[in-house]
Amino acid sequence: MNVSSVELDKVATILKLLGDKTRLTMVKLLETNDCCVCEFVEIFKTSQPAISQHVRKLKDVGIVREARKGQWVFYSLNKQSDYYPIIQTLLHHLPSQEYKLKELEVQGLRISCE
Amino acid sequence: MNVSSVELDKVATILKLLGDKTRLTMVKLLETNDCCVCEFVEIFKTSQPAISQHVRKLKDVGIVREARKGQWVFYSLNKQSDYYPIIQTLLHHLPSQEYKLKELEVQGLRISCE
DNA sequence: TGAATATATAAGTGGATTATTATATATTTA
DNA sequence: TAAATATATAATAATCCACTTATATATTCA
Repeated sequence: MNVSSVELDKVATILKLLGDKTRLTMVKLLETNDCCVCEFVEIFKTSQPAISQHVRKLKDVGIVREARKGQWVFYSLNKQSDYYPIIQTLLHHLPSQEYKLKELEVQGLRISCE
Repeated sequence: MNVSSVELDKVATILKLLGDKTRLTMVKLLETNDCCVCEFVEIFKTSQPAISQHVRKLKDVGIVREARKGQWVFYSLNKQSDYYPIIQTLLHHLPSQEYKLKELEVQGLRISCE
């Protein structure tokens, strides 16, 4: 009847977290690209602490993982999360937000660590 | 790349609404059964105004529809909503809540209008 | 029609959420 | 090692949200 079902309370918590335009866009971006905090700051035209607090919430519930790479901290979707399947299907219903990263590239603000 | 995609802002609004245990359970119940307010009051052990306010929010964004049947007002999932596809896939990840209705039946509190 | 039942709405309150400002920590580079 | 850069954390203020209480509206039934 259902896919791998997750406790309803926990799903409600996840949906509340994703029920924020900034965080939902972040997660959609992370679907296809790892990003660092300073990129998010540029993309969302918000303060650095605000971004830091958003990613922290996503990290606290295990939706994203962080990895320091030199001076930057990169965030990525945690594909091992119990919530990954549900998030994945959710994201399929959203339009791509990659144009936001394209804009960064044009401005030379995209961070890459290879 | 995606199913019928809906504007991200609007999805965020929907997810915020569903990011509440009570409303998420309501919608899961409505997936398989129409329900009236007094049933929800019993199920959630909450005040009638609280329930009324929850269903109103769901109605305001078009997720549910209401239909008066005599003294009762029944709510149902609006399958014509732009958000129905995304909600449907979401609900597939949730465990059935029908046992809550079963409990009502046992107590003789289930409302039926046929 | 009046009482009982079901639901909606309005106002108010407490708790949660988000952003800001200020500051701390970590890393790189000169 | 000091300055610059990137990020995190803490405290606070403003806004938002969910519940409660009180009341209004709608329907049924005696």
